[in-house]
Amino acid sequence: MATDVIRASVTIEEVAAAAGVSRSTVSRVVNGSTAVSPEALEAVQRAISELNYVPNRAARSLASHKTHAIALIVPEDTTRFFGDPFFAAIVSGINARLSKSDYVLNLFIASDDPGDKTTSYVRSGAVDGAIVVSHHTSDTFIDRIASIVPVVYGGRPVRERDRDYYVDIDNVRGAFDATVYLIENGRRRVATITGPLDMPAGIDRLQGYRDAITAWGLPELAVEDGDFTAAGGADAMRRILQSDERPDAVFVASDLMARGALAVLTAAGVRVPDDIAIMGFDDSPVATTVVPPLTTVRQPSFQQGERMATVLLDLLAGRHPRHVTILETELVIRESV
Amino acid sequence: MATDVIRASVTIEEVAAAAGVSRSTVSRVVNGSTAVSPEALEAVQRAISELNYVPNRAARSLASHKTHAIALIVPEDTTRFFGDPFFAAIVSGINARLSKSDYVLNLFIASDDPGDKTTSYVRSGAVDGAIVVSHHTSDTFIDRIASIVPVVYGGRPVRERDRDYYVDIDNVRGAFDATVYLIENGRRRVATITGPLDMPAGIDRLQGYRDAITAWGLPELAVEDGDFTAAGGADAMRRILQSDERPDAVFVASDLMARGALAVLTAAGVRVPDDIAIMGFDDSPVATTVVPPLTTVRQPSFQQGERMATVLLDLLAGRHPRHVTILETELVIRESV
DNA sequence: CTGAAAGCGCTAACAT
DNA sequence: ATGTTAGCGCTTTCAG
Repeated sequence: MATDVIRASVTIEEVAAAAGVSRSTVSRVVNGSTAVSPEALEAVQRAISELNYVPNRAARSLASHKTHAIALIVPEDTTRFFGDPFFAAIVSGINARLSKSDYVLNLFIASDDPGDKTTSYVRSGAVDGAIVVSHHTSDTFIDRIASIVPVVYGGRPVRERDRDYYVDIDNVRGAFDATVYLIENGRRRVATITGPLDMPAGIDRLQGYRDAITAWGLPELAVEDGDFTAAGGADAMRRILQSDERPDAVFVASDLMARGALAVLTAAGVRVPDDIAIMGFDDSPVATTVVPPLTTVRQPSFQQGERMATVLLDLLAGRHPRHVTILETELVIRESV
Repeated sequence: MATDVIRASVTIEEVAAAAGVSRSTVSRVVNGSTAVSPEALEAVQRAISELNYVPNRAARSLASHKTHAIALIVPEDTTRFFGDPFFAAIVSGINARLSKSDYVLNLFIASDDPGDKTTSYVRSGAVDGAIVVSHHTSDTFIDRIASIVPVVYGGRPVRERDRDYYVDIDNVRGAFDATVYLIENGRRRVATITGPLDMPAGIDRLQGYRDAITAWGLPELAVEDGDFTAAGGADAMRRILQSDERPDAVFVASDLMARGALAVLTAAGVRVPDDIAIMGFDDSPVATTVVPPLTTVRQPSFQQGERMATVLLDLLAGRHPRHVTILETELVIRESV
């Protein structure tokens, strides 16, 4: 069979023999126990490097009930996952933190998951914990996973509970500041294109917009769902252009949607920012790719990923990290407002 | 400890007891052996679903020497991986094929891999096989991995050997056709911006360009390395504009590089395609995002991913797939030529 | 500080 | 067709 490849399978037994000690001692060295004499330590280390020994993960995991693997679960389809630079930053952050540990990352892009493979995988004991990003109201399988292993959420979980761990950015505040900037810029008819309203990030950014509009006593204009995609943003902008009340500014809840909106505006001969100002959110790479470059809200996604990994690692190490971390956003002024 | 979460750890033993059979029979059912009586089958299946049994992966893997996991190894940094839509298509394709199997995917973006974690992971017996995409000359750790588990390459491997399995697209032919199209369009001073020349895809596309130039007896103009990134493409185009021999067309070996090149051209007031025609490669989503939309070479990346997964799965199942699959490209005419 | 012994949960001959 | 018996390679008490 093709799988019968020569496995470089040096066992702990052989290392023990080569070092003249017992399996237990080798195990202690491998796992960094202090209770080993300098001589034994030295002998074992030499044997390990000479034989090129790598412990078998399955055996280790079976005996210790630990896998040193964590799952990143993204309830989206692959298109959305790879199309949105936000995820790239998150994964990079997680990866950066993990690469300094001995944990590995297993990726599950799980929107189209017929047999609930993800849940089975977790229930089979294949990972020690999970990070969940892009959580929707409808993603109930996450609850099952959370009852099996520790979970850290990227963004406030859909049904927040006291014992949930999550790392979020201050979406309400970011959206509020962005809308206020539009208003202080002299705009009085401010519409918004929201993210999906079954996601906390979508809900919170809408909230921030409304807070600002209300505080200034302005009318709430078109509120359109743009689905966090460029195509959705374009559709939403088309609907806005067709409505009676044309806005003089639009707070768009993601840069990707703003790109779609911008394309529609350009095609319709509407000048940005002269006729309509556009405010984005994310400060993703697309912000500087579009014309004009987007004024937007910077969110620290890389740090968010890093922090999520740190929280989960702390949890797995038996430490007690803070349940909630909220990272600050920052307004980035470019040319679309 | 935080890891002491209640594991839904139903064991095969409990299932056997509940079904009134032995462990072996349960194992047979779980592994789809035919040698089980209808009554036993039925009893076991009921016990499994009542107890909500999921086999422990580590135990299974330890006993069977199979993990039902495969690694996707990408020797690039995360930025490049997520920035290039090519990878998104590849992963989607692999994922699509795998989701119809009981294999899971472990992702390794391994350019910045100080302790050679990827190799250790493979040597620890954590995966049954690997898919390697974006293979560079310098990536020697791949050879070590290939000596441990079956590997399928995306694209012709750096040092091709008879027994290598890979799925490639016809890069030489695609580049040839693209360059010929430029020439038949009346262009006579055709330059090229290449991909990295330590990668077969970069080498082969340059070859196709040269074949066409030679066949038509035209001069070979600037050959610039653009590194398969937008920034690299921009730099390369700047160098081309500064050279004495200004081309009237450029074959750019990837759409992402073409985007960078286009931006430089626009900034320099050079009209596309009037002054200089631009031909891309990939037909990635960016091809239709830029202005003007790119005339380019379509490569079937999703199918490439699917096919790689199929080949690896066949290999792991002890079948004998073809070693080499070459997928055809297709010219897509838009407005940049 | 170290070794012996007992599993971890499962598969895979080998009997029956 | 089914059960019994050995392990798979490692960790982890428990003695000493």
